[in-house]
Amino acid sequence: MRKEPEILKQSGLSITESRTKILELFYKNDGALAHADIEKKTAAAFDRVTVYRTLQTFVEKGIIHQIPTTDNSVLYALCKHNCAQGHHHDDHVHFICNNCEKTICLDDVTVPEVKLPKGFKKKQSAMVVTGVCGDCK
Amino acid sequence: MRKEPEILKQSGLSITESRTKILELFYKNDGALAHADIEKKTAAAFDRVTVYRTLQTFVEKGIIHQIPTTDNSVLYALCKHNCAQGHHHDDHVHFICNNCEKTICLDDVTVPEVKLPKGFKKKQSAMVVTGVCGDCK
DNA sequence: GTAACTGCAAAATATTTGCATCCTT
DNA sequence: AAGGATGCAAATATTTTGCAGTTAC
Repeated sequence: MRKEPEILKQSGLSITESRTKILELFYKNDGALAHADIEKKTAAAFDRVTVYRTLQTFVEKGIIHQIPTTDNSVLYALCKHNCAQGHHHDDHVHFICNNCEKTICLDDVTVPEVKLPKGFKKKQSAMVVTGVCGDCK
Repeated sequence: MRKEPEILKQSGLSITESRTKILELFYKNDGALAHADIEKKTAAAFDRVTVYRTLQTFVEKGIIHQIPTTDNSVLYALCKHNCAQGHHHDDHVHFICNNCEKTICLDDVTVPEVKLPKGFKKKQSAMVVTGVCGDCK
């Protein structure tokens, strides 16, 4: 069985064309994708609403995760480290290249721990680094 | 002279009511503010467009900075460490409380350095921690 | 066959732009 | 007085919701 349907099945989702194709996009793409990217890359083959709902479902099932950004957009990327539903290991650093505009998951770079002030309790942490990536330097 | 007009003057901006009031809001508020918060807290005294333009201007002048979030919203907070235009020292960790929903600048917690893969060059980095804050624990 | 998924329409929300008027300096 | 800032109108973009028809299992 191909990779994409297999993942959908494991997550308890029905295997549909839109889900398979969108998931495939994430595998083919090395960086993160925004909603608008997906519309472009699928040539609007699916309804805009379907794309919204698919992304939302994928996040809920832990197939992809959201990446924080400072402009008001949301970027999505694959969860590489076997994220199970409710057990995200989305603990790697994200890199946004100012040159090629790609957002890359640095899967091998773990978000370092920080010492929080008294009384604060950490649940999750995320880190975004901007600069120039390996391809653009 | 009051604090707010003084800051506007230093940044080379004309001192207007909307700018003074919005800046005052940031000083009175301990957490970060979203565009919608500002509209609410000013009781829509200013045009929505003015708020957009004011926030944009403040970011450009280094008076406030944007905080990365995973939902598609932008949060703004004061730059505490004398950010000059183009010389941001927005290097502190941001904390989002899952209980009171406030976003707090941990001015004393610096974003730690991370070792990037070969060829990557860092320009800026941001870190967001979620959990429970000191007031809610 | 049934539950889940999709597409369409439409509503709600958010953001941007142009321009005339007003305010700060 | 002049340039910048604001408000209004309107265009544009983004996201959400309801529902009927379709598809996966």
